[in-house]
Amino acid sequence: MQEEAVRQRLDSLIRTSGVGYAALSRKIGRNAAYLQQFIRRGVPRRLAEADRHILACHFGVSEHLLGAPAVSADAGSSPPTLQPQASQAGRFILVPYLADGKDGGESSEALAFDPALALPMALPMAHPLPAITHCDTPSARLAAWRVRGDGMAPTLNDGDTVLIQSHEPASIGDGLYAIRSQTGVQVRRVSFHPVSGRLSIISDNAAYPACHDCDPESIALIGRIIWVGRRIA
Amino acid sequence: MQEEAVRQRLDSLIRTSGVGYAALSRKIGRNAAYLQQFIRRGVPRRLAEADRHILACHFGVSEHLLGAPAVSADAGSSPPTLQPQASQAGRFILVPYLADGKDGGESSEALAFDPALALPMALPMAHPLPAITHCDTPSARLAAWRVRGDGMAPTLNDGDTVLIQSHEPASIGDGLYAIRSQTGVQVRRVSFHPVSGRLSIISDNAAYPACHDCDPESIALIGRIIWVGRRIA
DNA sequence: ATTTTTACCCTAGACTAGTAGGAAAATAAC
DNA sequence: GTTATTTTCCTACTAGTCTAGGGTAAAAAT
Repeated sequence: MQEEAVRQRLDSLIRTSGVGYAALSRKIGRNAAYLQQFIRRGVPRRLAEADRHILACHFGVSEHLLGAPAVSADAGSSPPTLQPQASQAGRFILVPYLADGKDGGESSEALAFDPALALPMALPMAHPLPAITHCDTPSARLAAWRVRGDGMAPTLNDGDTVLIQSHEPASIGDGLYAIRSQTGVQVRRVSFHPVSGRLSIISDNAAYPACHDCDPESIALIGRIIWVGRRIA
Repeated sequence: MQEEAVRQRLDSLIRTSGVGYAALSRKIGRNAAYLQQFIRRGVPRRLAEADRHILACHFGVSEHLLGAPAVSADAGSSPPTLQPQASQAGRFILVPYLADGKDGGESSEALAFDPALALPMALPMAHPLPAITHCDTPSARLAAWRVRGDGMAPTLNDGDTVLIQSHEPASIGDGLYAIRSQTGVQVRRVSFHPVSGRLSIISDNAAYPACHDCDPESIALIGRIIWVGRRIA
């Protein structure tokens, strides 16, 4: 089954990291021979949840790679009761949050993600998002961000969570976009001038100035805002 | 430690649900005596991850209540990579959607839930919802609903997903509420008259009439709208 | 340079924890 | 009342965890 794949994967991670079995075993709070035993003898058959978590963090990989169960819980066909059930609850992906731009300011090309946060997005919503259903690597196409400030109020308020979908450069159309800026990520309404090809960057909050006639080459568009979640009370 | 609290909590959930130990043990794929053994004898000391997940979904509660490790992941100081990580994935609850009212019209007392849909809500969002973290039985406290119609536009638009939190009758304050109606669930702005104690039921869309001076006893308030998710593009 | 020490990998075995099933008692359903 | 199911308790078996010890390579000491 997959158990051996997990062991080989962990073995590979350990060998390329320069840390040894024994030190890492002690790091997860086990005896010195623990991981060698897991990898070589398959005992235990699966890593304990807490161990797996520490190891995933240590190596900076997804827990799935170390055997975390896939999120698919089709738990039977019991009739509906007053108690809510979640029998079809397993179809969703986890969208990582963009990291604060102050951290990733060095590289203007790579997006940095915050390893501490993830936004679960349900797939079987009444109207699935097309990009999700057709994307081979949804994690490379979607990111979450928490709006800061009132620049886009009332459309997007401070604290709202937005879902950003990356786009092809040729497919820019009018809409809300996440833009890389020196202070991190800004969300603005972008309009594409049909003749000049220049962009207008607009705040929905009229108290903030718009920027018209911008050179598209000088704007680092991250992606388009396709969804927003907001707390009401 | 906390292990006994988990067992007592699970015991309480089982006893109030009307399902027995044996049936639930079989549901998680264990022998009939498994959960009785866990609760009574503390063997195993912790529920297996997969078991815990099924039980949490069954009861509609957070996995934290059943012993999931707390989200404290400063485990190591590996440098951030470009690849998004899901090391904090998994800390969320599944909120069931209310069923279409046409199905549950018989009983005016019990809420019916749609077993086919669930809304994952992340716990470690930047601003966690307090009710989730403090609720003993969140399944009785949270439900999702997809808004239909433009009665509450522009606050809530057709197709928006809302999160409904149940309330104590004595704690009604002004706000958006989900209301049981003959056509299912309606979302309205409710105002509580401070002197007469009567309610006003208002549509944010001025094209729809408001209903003032309503008898609170004749209004079936499901709960308060605390969050909304909306598709933008 | 050599020798000693340290740390690691590996293995076998002992000990502990987990899992399941069966019998008896209790409860629920008819 | 009888029958079926669940709960409770006990026991055997399996899996998990750890320790002790051997061998080896690398680091430290001389």
